[in-house]
Amino acid sequence: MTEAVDIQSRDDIRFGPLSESLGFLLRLLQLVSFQDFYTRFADSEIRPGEISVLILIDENPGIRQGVLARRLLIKRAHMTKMVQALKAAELVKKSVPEEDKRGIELHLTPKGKRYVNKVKPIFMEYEAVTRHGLTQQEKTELKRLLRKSLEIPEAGEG
Amino acid sequence: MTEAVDIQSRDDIRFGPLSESLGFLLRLLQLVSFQDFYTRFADSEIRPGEISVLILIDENPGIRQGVLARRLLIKRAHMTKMVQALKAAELVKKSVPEEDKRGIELHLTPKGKRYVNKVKPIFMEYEAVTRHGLTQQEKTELKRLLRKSLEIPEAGEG
DNA sequence: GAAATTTTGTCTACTGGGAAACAAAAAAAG
DNA sequence: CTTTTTTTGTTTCCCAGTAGACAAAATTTC
Repeated sequence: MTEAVDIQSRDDIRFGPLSESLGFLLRLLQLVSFQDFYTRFADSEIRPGEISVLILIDENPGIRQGVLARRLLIKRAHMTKMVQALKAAELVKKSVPEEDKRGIELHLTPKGKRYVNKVKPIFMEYEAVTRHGLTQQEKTELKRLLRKSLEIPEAGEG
Repeated sequence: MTEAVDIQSRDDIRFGPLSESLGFLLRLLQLVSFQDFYTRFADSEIRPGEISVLILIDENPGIRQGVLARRLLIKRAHMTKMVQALKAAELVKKSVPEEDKRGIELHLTPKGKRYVNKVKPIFMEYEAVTRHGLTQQEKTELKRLLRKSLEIPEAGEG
C-alpha cells in the first residue's frame, strides 16, 4: 500500500492574520494543486511545467521560447533546459527563423502532438479543489477571478 | 534605474485550454505574488516561507515543528533547515517537551517578536492582485474561495 | 555605415526544497 | 514486559529553478 497523502491531520492551528493574506493562501492552494497533479500523474514522468509548455506550443505553433518563458514567468535559462529535454524526448523541434537568427521557434513533432492529445484531457481534469468542497459555481468564479487578475482572456475564441 | 518588472510585454499568445485549468492559473498567480513579495522586501533577506513560519509561531507559541511542516505542506527535512536558520538568526528558540522527547517546541525570542511586529504589516499589505484590476469586493471573494477550498476558517475568533 | 545598446539563447555556478535512509523516542501488539 | 511498528527530527544526496556572465544577432544612436 502506498502512503496515503492525507493533507491535514487536524493539527488545529491558528492561522491568525495569514488567513487574510492573499499571497499565503495562493501559495498553499498551489501546493495542494501540485500534490494533486503528482498523484494523478504518479506513474508518468511528466511535470506540470512541461505539460503547460507543450500545450502552449500546440496552441501557438512556432512560438519563440523566450516569449514562452516571459508568459510563464520562468527564467530563460530554465526554459533552455526544458526545451532541450523536450527536444531530447523528440516531442519538440527547434528552428531558427531567417528574419531573426537569435530566436528559436518551437513546433511539436508528430510524437509531441500525439502525446499532448493523450495527456491534455488528464491534465484538464485535475482540479484539486472540488475535492475540498467548492461548488461548481464557486470553482468557476475562482477561475474567473484568477484569470482576471492575470489578464488572461476566457476561452479560445481569439 | 533598476530594471522595470513589467509582467507581460504583450506577446499575445493563445492560452487555449490552459485558461480553464485551475492548477495552471493558481501556479501563475502564485508566481506573480512571489515576484511582488520580493519587490516589496527587496532590501531585506527574508523569504515568504520564513515570514509565514514566524507568524504561525507567534500565533501558536510552543507549536511543534512537524505540525508546522504538515500544515504548510512542506517537508520535515526542509522545516529542519528553516528552523535551524531562524534559530541561528536568534529569532526562534527550540525546546524539548518532557512528555514527548522526540518533538521540538518552538517559541519566538524577544528579538523574534520584535521582528514579526515590524514585518507583519508589510507582509499583510503585499497584495499582488489589486494591482491587476480586481475590485476590493472581488479580492475579498477570491480570498474567501481560497480559504474555503483550504478549509481555513476566517478571522481569528477561534 | 560604424559604434554603442538591447535582445536572445546558452552556460556555469549556486540555492531552495524534496527523497530516502537513519536514530531516538513513543505507541501498539504479542 | 518484550518486540514490532509508527512518529519525529535529522542528515546526506540529488534535482528543479535562479543569478550572473557570456556570445551572437538585432536595433538604436551618432
